[in-house]
Amino acid sequence: MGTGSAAFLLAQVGAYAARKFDERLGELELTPPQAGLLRAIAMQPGRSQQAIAEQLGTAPTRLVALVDGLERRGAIQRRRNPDDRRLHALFLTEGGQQLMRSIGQVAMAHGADLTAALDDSERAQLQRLLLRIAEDKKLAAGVHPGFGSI
Amino acid sequence: MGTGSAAFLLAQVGAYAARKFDERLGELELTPPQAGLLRAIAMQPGRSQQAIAEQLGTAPTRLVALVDGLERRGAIQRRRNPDDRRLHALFLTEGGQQLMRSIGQVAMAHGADLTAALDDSERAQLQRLLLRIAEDKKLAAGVHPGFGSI
DNA sequence: TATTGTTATACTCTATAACTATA
DNA sequence: TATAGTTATAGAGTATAACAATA
Repeated sequence: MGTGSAAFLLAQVGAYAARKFDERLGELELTPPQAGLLRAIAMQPGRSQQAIAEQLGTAPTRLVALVDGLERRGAIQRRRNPDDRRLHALFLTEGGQQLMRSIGQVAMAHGADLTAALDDSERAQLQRLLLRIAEDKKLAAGVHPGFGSI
Repeated sequence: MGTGSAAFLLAQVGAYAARKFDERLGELELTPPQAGLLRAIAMQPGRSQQAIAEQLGTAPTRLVALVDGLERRGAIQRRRNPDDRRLHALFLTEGGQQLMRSIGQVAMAHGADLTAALDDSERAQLQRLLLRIAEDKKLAAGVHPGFGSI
């Protein structure tokens, strides 16, 4: 296996990054899937639950409970499309946008802590190399692995 | 959040690496926790289930079913310590050692595929940077995140 | 009484399949 | 009949607590 191979380290450090980010999200009383959903809505508001489920690579049924929770909390809204009343378009509320800003701050602090051992040029280099892999593997830009199937 | 921040990309690419490795382990009919346990035993045979659970950062109860499965399969053995018959020392069998070699091959192919977009010097650079982070964060060397708590 | 491992129980998360309402 | 979303059911995985054997 090679204790320190790049792939092994990637899985190891990546899991650590995800876990720590999860912990920090906990301070906002959010789970990674919730944050991923908020982010997906923020990227392109007004889409149906199906469209978002497809982007996130998950089954539409899984969104229901997530949407319920975030709606109860006042972070997002379902709005029925008057032209086709089967569709629920999803939007962030004011509070939801504020929440996204908080997530952004948390992510920033997380990123700084995670790469604290690197200087600026090393951090940029790491980012470049990871981006090359992400593009090669066609990982959807901006879709955090809070959803299992990426 | 910064769509392409180093931390975000790390979680994203790391999750992809873990998932792909999981798929490849499937060819050997192994799960990530099983592979992690085999590896832990291979690193230092003869330890008790408790000692291994502690290294893996998991509850000892979780090992029971894993050890059962791998023992039924003939990959590992429980041996009672005659001096303290409460302890079950764990060892790899011949077949278990062969299985570890297969895992090594699978991991090698996995690593080559994952970093296919990089040349040798870039791969080495990535490895160096990740290792710096792993050391900074005191991630246990050689413990794959098949176990949630790393 | 303390410790190792096991068993039993419950809980979380997710996937799958039926159902409803709209079209 | 087909589609969007919901609800119901079941399954995997894991954590917690009670238990038995040994010290």
